[in-house]
Amino acid sequence: MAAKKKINEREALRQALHQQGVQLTSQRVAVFEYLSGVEHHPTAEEIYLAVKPKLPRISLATIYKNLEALIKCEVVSKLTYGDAAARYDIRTDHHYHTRCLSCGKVWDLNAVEGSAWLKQVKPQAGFEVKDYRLEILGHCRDCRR
Amino acid sequence: MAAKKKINEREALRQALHQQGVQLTSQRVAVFEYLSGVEHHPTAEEIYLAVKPKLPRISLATIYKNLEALIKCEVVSKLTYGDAAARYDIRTDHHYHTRCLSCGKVWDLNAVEGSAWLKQVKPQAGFEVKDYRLEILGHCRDCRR
DNA sequence: ATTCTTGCAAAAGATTTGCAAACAA
DNA sequence: TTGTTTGCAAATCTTTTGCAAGAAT
Repeated sequence: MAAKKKINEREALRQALHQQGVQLTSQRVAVFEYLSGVEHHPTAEEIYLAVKPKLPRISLATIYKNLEALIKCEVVSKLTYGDAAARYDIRTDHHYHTRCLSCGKVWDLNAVEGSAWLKQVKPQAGFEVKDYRLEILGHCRDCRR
Repeated sequence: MAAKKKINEREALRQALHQQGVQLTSQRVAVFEYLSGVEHHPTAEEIYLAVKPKLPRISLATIYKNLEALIKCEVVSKLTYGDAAARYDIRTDHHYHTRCLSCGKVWDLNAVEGSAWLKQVKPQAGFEVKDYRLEILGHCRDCRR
């Protein structure tokens, strides 16, 4: 049952990648599966360390290359933060995030309703709006002890 | 009149810096004045290039050090973006920004009313909210030709 | 067989740091 | 005078790139 589901997921992944001429490799699958299984949005370094036990010869450069490949295939999205390393999210639909100011971890912010409010916020004249970014900053449960 | 105002501004700056044991130097003043006079929020590099004609021997490291000093004195705030260099803002009150996806420039987003809506957005359990970050992303007038 | 991918090391861009000389108070 | 700051160069951190060897289809 669980095994069958995994096989189906892998097939779906193969197809998404194939459309962009991207191959399915063990390194790629490992990155994808790790991202699918964590509740927060890890950095490239975290992914690297998590995947290394299974694939001891993998390099950090490969992690970065694979993340870019997965982004190209619209399977993963990249969240950027100036202070620190970028983070990677298995979701690609439009949504917002919560970020911990202590540990830097990032989570999805679910159930944001009424964001129609956002659309009525007006930028300067001549500015063409393409997207909104909303983040709640604070301290996560773990960091508060 | 304008000269008198500038002297008063400089005195106010001196006092703000003095409270933190920070001295008033020509380099510091140049960074502060450049930041006060631009409508967008420049990077350290932009400030460096803008200030260099007046102070040809200034170095980029000094710009960074001075920006940190001004931030410590709560006279400047830092806006961070993962893709690119950080940007510096002469405003230190809580407000939001517009950012151009083409050129990377950042402006203040004025008159954000109704942000009470933000306060009702609920993060995950156990998360202590400290701040909100809202950005409108798009293309600025100049980049649209 | 051909194209794509890996792993390594080196490069790149932004920012920080160590230190001796110069400056502000 | 005393502590702070400057300018330079070197170091740091994250991310990207070049390339020869290896893997996927």
